[in-house]
Amino acid sequence: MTPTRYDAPTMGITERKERQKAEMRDLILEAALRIIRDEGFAALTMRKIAEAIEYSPATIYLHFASRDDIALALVADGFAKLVAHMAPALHEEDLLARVEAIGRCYLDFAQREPETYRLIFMEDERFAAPIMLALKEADGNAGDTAFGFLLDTVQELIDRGIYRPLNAKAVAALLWSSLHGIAALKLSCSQYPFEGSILEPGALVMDILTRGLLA
Amino acid sequence: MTPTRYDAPTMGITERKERQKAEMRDLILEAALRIIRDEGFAALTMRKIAEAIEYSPATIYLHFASRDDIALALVADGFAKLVAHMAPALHEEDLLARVEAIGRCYLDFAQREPETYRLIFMEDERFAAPIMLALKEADGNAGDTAFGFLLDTVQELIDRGIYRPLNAKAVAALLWSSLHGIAALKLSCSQYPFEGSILEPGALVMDILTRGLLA
DNA sequence: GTCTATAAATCGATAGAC
DNA sequence: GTCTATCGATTTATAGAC
Repeated sequence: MTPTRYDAPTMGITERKERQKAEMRDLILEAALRIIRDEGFAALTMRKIAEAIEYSPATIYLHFASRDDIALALVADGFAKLVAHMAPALHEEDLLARVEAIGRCYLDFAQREPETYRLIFMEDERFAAPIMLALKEADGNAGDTAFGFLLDTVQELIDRGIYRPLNAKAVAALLWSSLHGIAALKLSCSQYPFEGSILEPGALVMDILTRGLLA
Repeated sequence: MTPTRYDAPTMGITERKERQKAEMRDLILEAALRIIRDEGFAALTMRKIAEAIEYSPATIYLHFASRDDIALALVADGFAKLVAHMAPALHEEDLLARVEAIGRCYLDFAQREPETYRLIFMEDERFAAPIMLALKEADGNAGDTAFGFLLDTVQELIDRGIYRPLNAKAVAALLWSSLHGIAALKLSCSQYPFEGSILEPGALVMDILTRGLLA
């Protein structure tokens, strides 16, 4: 309760502690993502994370309440990464080029961050569902989420008579699922007959679909 | 070693034993599939299977060497089910109608046997990969597997000038991945914006793709 | 903050009685 | 053929020392 001359330095200590806490959080999440990539989601255990970051398992519980809590954080961070990865497509003025860019950015994310993509769209939806729902409900103009952005673009293409007069939501879902099919098969089916980058089959499917969608 | 008068009845006993063994095998696999459907593949344990069939865990090991062995059998049986489910499409004479029927049968299987579809195309490929590989290598005329049948049909459509002159394998893969995208999102993403049967978005995507593929 | 130690639960698989 | 009993390993999560 007695006033001290060290008020200012104390503020600096608080900030340093917060910074260190955030660093530890990132350290844990990065290690978790590495384990998922190498051994799959089922192999993600607190002990393995602890070993990877060279701390005891108990320490992790100072930053995350449970294993599920870590998975939830990975999904939330992953979603932010996906939205950030779509940024280049946002600035594309030409509508047809924008749809093409959306597809390319989406598949590029899937193959650059396969663990994250798996976690969001292919794994136990127990973690992804609440986060997708929260993002959707927070999205007033329906354009901040990745799907909302695609939907708006498709709607405009239809309104301008460039696409045939189909249901915009159905068309957006169709584009999404076609891209997801490529990403998902590449990530979990060794018999998928494309060897290299999925951008190649991605461009093909976008081309064929566009031909079928044009008025 | 001494001959007996009961040779014939003994044969009947052997057959009954084989029949009972096969019944027990089916009982175990059906219970396993039910558990996977209700709780996911990770929740499949020997103890849960034992409880479901009302036998002790030890009994299961008389029919299967391990948990992995059960998963492998489920995938093998599941593949046979898928191929059998595609039969109606096989008899379709018109090539375009056949492609459409292949897509419809494929998605119908995915939504009628979601656990099996998951296990084959969406889960740990450790079990599916060896079986898909064995089927592929045993397939001399490349038409017995589901994908081989689709590939042959696409090749014929291109040869006859109905489809544009594209690479048949790429087109077959494109059709497959587009259908898989619908099935996979429906099975593991609660935000996929189609409520009812996936045959509806399936028909739409096949229609758009066909328009884009026609010469 | 970070650790050691451990509780409590659950798993696959097996040995041996009957 | 089926069971009981159990081994041994692995897990999450926590309590308490420092």
